[in-house]
Amino acid sequence: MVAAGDAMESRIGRMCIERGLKMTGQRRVIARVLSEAEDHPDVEELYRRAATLDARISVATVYRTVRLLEEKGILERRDFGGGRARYEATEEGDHYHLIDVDTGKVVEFEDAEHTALMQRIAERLGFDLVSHRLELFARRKPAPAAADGKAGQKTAAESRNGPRR
Amino acid sequence: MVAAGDAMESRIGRMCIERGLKMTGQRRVIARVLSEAEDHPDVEELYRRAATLDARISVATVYRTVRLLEEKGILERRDFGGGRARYEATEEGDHYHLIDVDTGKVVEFEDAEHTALMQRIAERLGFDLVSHRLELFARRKPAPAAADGKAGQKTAAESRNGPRR
DNA sequence: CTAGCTGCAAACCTTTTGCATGCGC
DNA sequence: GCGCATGCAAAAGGTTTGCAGCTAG
Repeated sequence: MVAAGDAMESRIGRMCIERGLKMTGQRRVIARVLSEAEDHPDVEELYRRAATLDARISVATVYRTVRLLEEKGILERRDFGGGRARYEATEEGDHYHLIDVDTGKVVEFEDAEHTALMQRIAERLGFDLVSHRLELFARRKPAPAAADGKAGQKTAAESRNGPRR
Repeated sequence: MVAAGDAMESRIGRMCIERGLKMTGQRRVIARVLSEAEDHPDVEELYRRAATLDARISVATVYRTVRLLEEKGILERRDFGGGRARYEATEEGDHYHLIDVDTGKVVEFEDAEHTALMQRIAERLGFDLVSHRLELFARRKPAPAAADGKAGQKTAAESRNGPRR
């Protein structure tokens, strides 16, 4: 009975409609979960959240939906190590991620200087930049007084997996 | 009866000995394959190359060895998308990778400016940088007039997991 | 001699897929 | 009504692991 068609749609739900996707109940729920997410959930987490809103959703559907939305440019897949892909809504402008190696928390940041630098580097090598990936793995700075010494290693330290698993 | 003990060892084989690893026939072969590799082979490729030199090696051993060497800091694992981990010997100084999205070929490059920038960014966010990851996905710049039509064929199927657009 | 390797195959995990049924447009 | 979407479960990769036998040191 609601007159305003998309009024009840979530932000991502509206994007789906814009691109002519058929809006099933499941998709609506998944779209809403994604719209409300402020982190970078993996498929299992999305499934958990979606199942809370509507129990008749299967993981397979989450996988299929997430893949579809990625193809449509609505979502972006991330791989922060740990074996599972994580997703976030596509946003304006480039932003990158810093992963706290102790807590697994993700901090987003922007840096125009870096973006421009990438362009220049690709250029220098004779390529046109298509996309790029940048992730920082770091540890919260300890209080100025005490200096703990543990962050000397290179990549191998946390490349295995985060604090999970 | 060669006098110089490690003389016949490959570079990585020597590193294994330095760290006190037991040198079995399999490890010697794998170490040699790794030492001679100038690319970034995945486990299956390592297995293939190793099997050529000595048929009695199993994939399980390659996985186990590669994991061990990573823990010892001799190897570094890379994930260029495509679902399989790829390895390369740890080297001096930071270097990054540019992946040709058409051929899957990997070009290495260095950039001190970038490394310093990462440090500064982490700092700005209140973190100590532990490590970082940077990959460029790019396409060879079309030559103005030359007919440089050379297409790779073996690694073409690498887009399964990569950042696509 | 013994701690640690290895091969084999089964187990694991995440993601994909075949099929029959259901539902949006 | 048609055709795409979904559920379920099985399949598919890539990687790990339990176990019994073998080997480097």
